[in-house]
Amino acid sequence: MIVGVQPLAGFDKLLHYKVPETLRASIRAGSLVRVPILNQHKVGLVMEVNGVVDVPLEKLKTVSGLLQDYPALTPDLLTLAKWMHGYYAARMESVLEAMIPGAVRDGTRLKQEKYLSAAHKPTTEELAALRKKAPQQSRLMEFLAHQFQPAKKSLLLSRLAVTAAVVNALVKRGWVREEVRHVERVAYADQWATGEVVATQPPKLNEEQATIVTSVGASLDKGKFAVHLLHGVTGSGKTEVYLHAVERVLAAGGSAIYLVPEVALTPQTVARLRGRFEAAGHRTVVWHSHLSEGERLDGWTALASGQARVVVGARSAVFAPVRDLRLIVVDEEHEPAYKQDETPRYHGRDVAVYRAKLANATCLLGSATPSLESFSNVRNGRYRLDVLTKRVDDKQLPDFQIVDMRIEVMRTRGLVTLSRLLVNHMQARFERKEQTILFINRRGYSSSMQCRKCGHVEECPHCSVAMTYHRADETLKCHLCGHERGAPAVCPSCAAPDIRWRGLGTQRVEEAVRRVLPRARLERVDTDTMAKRHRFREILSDFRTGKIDVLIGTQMIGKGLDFPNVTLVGLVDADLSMHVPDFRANERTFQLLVQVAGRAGRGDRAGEVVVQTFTPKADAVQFAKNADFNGFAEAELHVRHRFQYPPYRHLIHHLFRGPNPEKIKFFAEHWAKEVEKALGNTVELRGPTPSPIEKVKDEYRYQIWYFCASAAKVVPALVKLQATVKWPEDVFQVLDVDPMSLM
DNA sequence: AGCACGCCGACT
DNA sequence: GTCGGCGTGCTC
Repeated sequence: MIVGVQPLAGFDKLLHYKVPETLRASIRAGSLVRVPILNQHKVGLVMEVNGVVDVPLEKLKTVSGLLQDYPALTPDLLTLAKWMHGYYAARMESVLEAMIPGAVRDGTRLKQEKYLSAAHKPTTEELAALRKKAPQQSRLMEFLAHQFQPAKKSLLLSRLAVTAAVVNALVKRGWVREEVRHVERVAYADQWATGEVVATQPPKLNEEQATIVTSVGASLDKGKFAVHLLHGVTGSGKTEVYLHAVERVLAAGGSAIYLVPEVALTPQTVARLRGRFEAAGHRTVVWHSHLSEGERLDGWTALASGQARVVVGARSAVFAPVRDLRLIVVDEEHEPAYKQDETPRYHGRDVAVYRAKLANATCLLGSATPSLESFSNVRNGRYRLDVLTKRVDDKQLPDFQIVDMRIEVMRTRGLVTLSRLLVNHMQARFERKEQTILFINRRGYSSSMQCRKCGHVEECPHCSVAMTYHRADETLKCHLCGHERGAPAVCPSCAAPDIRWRGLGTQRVEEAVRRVLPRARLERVDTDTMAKRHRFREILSDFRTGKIDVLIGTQMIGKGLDFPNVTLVGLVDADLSMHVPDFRANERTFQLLVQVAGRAGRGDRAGEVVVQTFTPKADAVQFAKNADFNGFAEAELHVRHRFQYPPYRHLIHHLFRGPNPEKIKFFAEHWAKEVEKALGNTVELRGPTPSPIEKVKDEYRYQIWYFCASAAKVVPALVKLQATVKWPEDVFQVLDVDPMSLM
């Protein structure tokens, strides 16, 4: 018996070993083993049994031990690991480390980092001598001499482009000190373990909920892979649907994974879920990043052994070693928190979908504001859409009203910040002692150019993305393909003069509000305010308690905030956010607006949302036409479509070992071919366009960009191939890719 | 990640 | 000739 083992030893290569007689019965694919490598022993994972061996058989050594007598990875997880390795271009070793908790890997590789510092301050003569004899060492020495703190070895090596041999020589000489630091995760006290478990009585489902429970139940019973997207307005009782699905799976003897974004994993949520499952006699494992090693091991073994069949947890809970997986719930599926921002840079939601496919399970994605890629998959027929339109508390959805700002401009013959309608509404609220939120979108830095008379926006002829105005040299640039030209003096569409403006500051809005509501108490929430953290909290608390009448803010006022007395939400400048050449930014804007708007209104009366725009027919406000949240979905698809990121592989980031332009080129060419296949039409690869080296925190980065543009005008396709090279450290960026498109 | 190996320029 | 510096390639 011969096994292929992926050692957890710092390199990505499958090594083959013979298996001793004593271990033959218990070793399987997915088992953790101890293997000899050169003169040391390392832990490794058995990737295959009796596979093809490419070295002479007499070279094989023997497996020296087995860590557990059951495999650490179930077959579906093993396949998932291989998929992630290729899909996220992450090293196999790092994928395995993400999937198997350190405690299970026997604590062998307590994460350790090496640091270097100067142990000797060389004189100028010594340095000069060194520079002549050993230039590499002198560079390193000079760098270290200027550091106040020990520098991380791995980072230093690649930044200065020197090898470990250089360091060793200096250490031997006694000029450099090398120290090892163990990175220990802080184990928080588990506030959830002690928290009281409340057994909640399942509320009665309304008709909509019941229909969806049946629909999801049908998928579960079939035992085939299916994805349901549950699109439910705020407060429509999505959780109850999840709970029913999980309970059904548990009752049938299967296992379920319930994913929640880390921030949403509060003691209350956990207590509620636990209460429900444990009342029915099911042990529930809670999984999040603040668990101690011991707690992690306990939870993991409970799941692996089948003692527990439900896990509620954050992102990494997708890797729970459950047996007989039948359901994965992904709550708030649009949340960016599902992305892991260190290697392996995976997306929890996408991995959930793929794992469900491998396990022939049902995946239930839910959100009030689903992501574009999920909508797109509904449209493609790959996901099934279930909609909850009614709130369980019967609170009414807000009314949307669109204001055409071009008319406002003509009416007042001048600068307008707030429309008459919005002002009237605000004044009425003030008299009734109700509150208003004014939402300003300033996402991004870039300003597009828009005619305030006719609403015309200058777009890139290749990319149909608004061009960015650069004041310094009076030019318009496309941030996608780099197309550049002089900024026009008059509107190219209606010849109106002076179109060179865009963007509203919070201050200007504040002034405008003061003019129309001189006695109102107002506050601004923007990045300036955010700088002082307690100030931000203070403002929110004042707003909640009614000490503030009007809150003017940018992005951050949306999230999870509940203001019971807000009955009006104004989107001051709907256009701006729509012309930022990044669909992800547009998506966020919509989501924020819906979140804020969804909370507008009181029990007795629907709230109102006023959207001010210069382009009332634009996608930006399409959703409001239907005056409900279903229109929102349509609007999102419009945006998607408009930007034409073809197979939804909008950003392809890759990681390279060191700044290696050749490799980047190779990948760019590879992806260009993929895009060509997906589009069925010829694609031209342009580039490279290296960016200047920029300093980010204490690291230097540069990017090399390639663009694919389709030659045929029919599909104005454009894919941005961006290779981000955190120079010189290795970086793989998140692949913002839709997993379904690769199945 | 470590570690051996081998190439290359420098120098008693 | 030898020695140290430094990059490369291998680990079953």
